[in-house]
Amino acid sequence: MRDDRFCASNCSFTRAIGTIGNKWKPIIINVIGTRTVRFGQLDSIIPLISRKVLAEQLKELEEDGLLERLAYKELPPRVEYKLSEKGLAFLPILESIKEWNGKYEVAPMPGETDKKSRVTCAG
Amino acid sequence: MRDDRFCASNCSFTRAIGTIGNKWKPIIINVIGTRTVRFGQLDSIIPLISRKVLAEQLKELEEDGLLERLAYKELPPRVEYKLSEKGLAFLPILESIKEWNGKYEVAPMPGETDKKSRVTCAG
DNA sequence: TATTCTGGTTACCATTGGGTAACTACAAAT
DNA sequence: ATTTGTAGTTACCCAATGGTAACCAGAATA
Repeated sequence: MRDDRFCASNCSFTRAIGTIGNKWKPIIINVIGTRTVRFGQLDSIIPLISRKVLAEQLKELEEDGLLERLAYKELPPRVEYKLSEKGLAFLPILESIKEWNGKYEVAPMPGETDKKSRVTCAG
Repeated sequence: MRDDRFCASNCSFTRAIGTIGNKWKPIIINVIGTRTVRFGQLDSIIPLISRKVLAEQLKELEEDGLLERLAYKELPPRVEYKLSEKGLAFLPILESIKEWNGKYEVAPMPGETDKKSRVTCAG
C-alpha cells in the first residue's frame, strides 16, 4: 500500500505523497479530526473499508507519526486513536482540499442510485 | 485507478479524494506546474511510471477538469499538457503539503542506495 | 453454560493493477 | 529503402491488493 519507491525518493514532496497519497488515509484522518476514536467506530463510520485494510492503514499512519494509538489493557480490548501534532497539522490541508473541490467540482451531486456502494466520510 | 465508489459518494470531500487521492496524480500535477509539457517529457521526467499508466492518469486528470490537452495535428504527433484553472488552483495545496512534510518528516534523507528504484519529482 | 463484546490477525481466494513488448500512422531524414 | 521520432493503444501475464470468514483472549452478562 505504501510505495517504498516513493518513500525512498530524494524528493521531499514525493516522499510526502508516498505517505499520504492514497485514498483511505485522507479519509481516516478527516474522520478522526480532533476527536479520539476507537477502532470499531472507525470501522462503522467508514463503510466499505474492511477491518483488514483499516488496520493496515492505521498501522502505517502510526508508523509515519500521523496518529497515536492508545491501547488500554482491558478485556474486551479498547484502543483509541487520535491525531498526533503532525496529523493535526495536516487537517488544514484537508480543509483546503474541501474548499478547492467545492469551488471547482463539475458534477455536484450524484443521482440516488445504490447507496450501499458509496463511501461516506461522515466527518 | 479512480474509485467509482468514492466519486459517487454524497460527501464532497470523499469525491475530491476519489479524484486526486492516489500517488501519481499529485506528482504529475506538481511536475507540470505552470508549464506546458509534452507527453514524452512527462514520461522521462517521471521515472518508474510506465507510458500506459501515465496515459491513464493524464486522461483521468483531463476528464476531471484538472488539465488541458492540446493535440497538434502533425506527424510525428505532438501533444501538450497544461493545468486548467482548477489544476492551477490545486498547486497551493501541493505547496502546503511540501511545507507540512518539511516541518514534520521524521527520516530526512534516505541513504545512497539504489538510485534506479526511486521516484523523482524533478519539479 | 453459552453468548457477547473488542481489536485485531491469519489463511485463502478472486480481482485488479501495472509492467513489458509490440504495434500504429506518416513525415522527414539518412 | 530503411530508420527515426511521437503519442498512445493493445494483448498478455505476473504480482499485489483487498475482501471474507474464521479465530483469539478473557471478562461480563444472561
